[in-house]
Amino acid sequence: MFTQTEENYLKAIFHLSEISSKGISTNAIAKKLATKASSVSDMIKKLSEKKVVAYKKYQGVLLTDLGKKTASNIVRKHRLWEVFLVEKLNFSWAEVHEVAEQLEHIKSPKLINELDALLGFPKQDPHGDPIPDTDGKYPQIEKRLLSTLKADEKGICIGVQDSSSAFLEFLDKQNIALGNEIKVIEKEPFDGSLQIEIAQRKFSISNKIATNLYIR
Amino acid sequence: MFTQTEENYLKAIFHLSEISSKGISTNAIAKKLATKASSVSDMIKKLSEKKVVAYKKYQGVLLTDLGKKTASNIVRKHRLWEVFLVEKLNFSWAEVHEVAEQLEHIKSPKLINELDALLGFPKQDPHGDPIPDTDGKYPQIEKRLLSTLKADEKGICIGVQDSSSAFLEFLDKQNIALGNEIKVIEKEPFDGSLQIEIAQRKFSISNKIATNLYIR
DNA sequence: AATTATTTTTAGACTTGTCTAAAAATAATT
DNA sequence: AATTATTTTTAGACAAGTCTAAAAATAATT
Repeated sequence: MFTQTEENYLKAIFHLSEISSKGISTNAIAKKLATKASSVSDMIKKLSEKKVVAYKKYQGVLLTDLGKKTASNIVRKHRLWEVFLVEKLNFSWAEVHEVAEQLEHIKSPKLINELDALLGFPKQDPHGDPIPDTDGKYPQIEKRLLSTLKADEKGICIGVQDSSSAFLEFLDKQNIALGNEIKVIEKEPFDGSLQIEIAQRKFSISNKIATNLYIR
Repeated sequence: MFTQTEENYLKAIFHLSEISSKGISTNAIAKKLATKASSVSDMIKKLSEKKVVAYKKYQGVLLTDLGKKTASNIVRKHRLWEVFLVEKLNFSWAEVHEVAEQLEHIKSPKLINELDALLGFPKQDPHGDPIPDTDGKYPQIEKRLLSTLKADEKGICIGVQDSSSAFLEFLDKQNIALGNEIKVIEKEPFDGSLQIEIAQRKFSISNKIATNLYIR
């Protein structure tokens, strides 16, 4: 079994691995977890003894198969709880993360399986990120950025690239939510901004917004 | 804010206070939490500094108003989660406790208020124990033991006196569940055992069982 | 009331996870 | 290739919570 702290390290390494796929540096982990490199060094040793990371001094770490399985299970729990909070408890996009960070550490296989069933076995969380299955497999959904649409094309909003609460709160304020059908009316070549229509509402969004919204 | 450990101590003192109402002894707390008296002494000092218990050396502890409020809030969370697990996630009586012990420490007022609403503002947990409201008030339900019924009287099963998993599993096995209407057919004066009827099923239970089942 | 038994507290040590500061290794630069 | 800069690791210290063993206080017994 793993402590909450160990689980947080595993999750951080897991997410960093999705980007780089090379050995994850001590500094990168420290930055992600808002801690110091020395603390990371200490913890890496522990995780290495527990066979969840492969580690050679000064070479960064990689998750072992066991580590990947453990980490993706935490991610699975995190994302299922996020769905629960949004679907059943009226949480907004911006509010879910902090609470899911706590809930993901609850230990009970039955709990998470029953939750999965209660939610109808969802494949994505409220930000559009895929929910790993029990074996840690990702059913990766093909998604594109809103900015890749041409005039008169439309798509369903399924997630965000940038999941900072600043951005999520902006979306809430603009009444842009998961599942909305978004139609591009016009593209402005000058600044890349878009005229869009959501539920009969027509308005304009900047290129920055359009390159951070995923649609399908 | 309180750590999980501090919360567990508060809850233990809270429950012990329901019985004795005198100063709670170090030893009693140690026994309840399966730890050593010396550890309890240390923690009591911390809790005393945080103004949640009133403490004089060698005199045992009592919860302050702040302590009572904090503790009953933990109990509220524990019992609401128990209802959730049974009602929404198909947990049995015997399975809920361990998971609720973890869930009760999640910090999020919105979470618990929304959960309360999702469950329809229940007043009792699956064992028949009352759920404190936000102010820590107990709406105490009048309940009697099954053993106090006379022949031909009936009641609705609302909880248990003994909530050990041995007893709860026994009830599961006998198909005795919360909400069941129980009718007493006959009382055996010799050993206090009861002939009862639940949902057209007639069978006999010992006096020991009858003195551990609450009905209304 | 004096002695014995029990409970409670203190003192010192250990573990987990963190930190600062300094040393060692690697990477970058001239 | 030598020097400088950066990253990583080690060493030692600290806080939270626990423990054992011993001391102090309270309770029980004769």
